[in-house]
Parts: sequence; C-alpha cells; structure tokens
Amino acid sequence: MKRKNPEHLKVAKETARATTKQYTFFEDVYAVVRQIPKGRVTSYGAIANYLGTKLSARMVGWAMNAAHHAFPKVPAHRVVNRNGMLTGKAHFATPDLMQQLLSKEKIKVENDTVVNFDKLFWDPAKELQL
DNA sequence: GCATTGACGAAGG
DNA sequence: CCCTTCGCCAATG
Repeated sequence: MKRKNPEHLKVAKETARATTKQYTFFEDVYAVVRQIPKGRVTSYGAIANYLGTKLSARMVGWAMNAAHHAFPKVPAHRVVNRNGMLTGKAHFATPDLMQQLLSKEKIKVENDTVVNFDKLFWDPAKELQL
C-alpha cells in the first residue's frame, strides 16, 4: 500500500464519501464500535449483523482498516473475530498494542485470544436492542 | 473493466 | 477435527 499522499487526505476522501451518504457503512461501524462498553468485546460478524449486512462481516474489517484515521478514536481493539482471536492486531501501530489496550480494560488475552470471550462478548443487536 | 485481495464466517470434505 | 472452498462487497492494481 503506497501512501504517497498524506493520510489526512485519505481521511478527507473517505469522510467525504460518508458525508455524501454514498457510504454510511463506515460511519455506522464506527458508531457501533465506539459504543462498545469498556472491558467488553464484540466480533466483526456481530457488528455486520447489527448493521443488517451480516453476510458481509469482511466489510466491517475493511471499515476498521479505515478506522485508523477516523476521529474520534475508534476502539478497534475491542473488535475481534468470532473466535475471540486478535486477528487485527497486526494492523495496529505495534502488534502488541491491541493486547495492551485490552489488558488495560481488565481483559485477559492468551495466545492472541480473549479469555472468557463468551462472557465479555457484547452483541450490539442484543445489548443495543435496536 | 476484469482480477485479486482482505482485521470474517459458515459450510463442506 | 483440520483444512479448503465459497459468499459477501468495497477497494486496489
């Protein structure tokens, strides 16, 4: 991925898309992720399901990719795959950052997987009850 | 404009 | 039970 242009330009580009209502998907994902309670986690599929596109969990991941330069900060570290595995950790500033952030929220991580994932799991479709 | 690629997930072998 | 394939859809080459 060649970042020939400043990242903020890319941000503006994607923000423009969302603003023009062409793609609200990204913003929706951010909105949901930002509502994840501290110390809880959710999965890409759960978010996708909440947004009504449960068959497109991959897009959630893609949105997260763009979430890096989103504002306010998106707690992407609280989003893992359905196994509770920190598959996205490689996309953070440092591979350890994701686990570090989770640890600060009392979330135990062993072997790149969230411990007690079932208990910590936060399903927006249920918890948010929309 | 077609082919490839995902921070996923479910299904099939 | 491990591994492969397929679907999903936007982005990128």
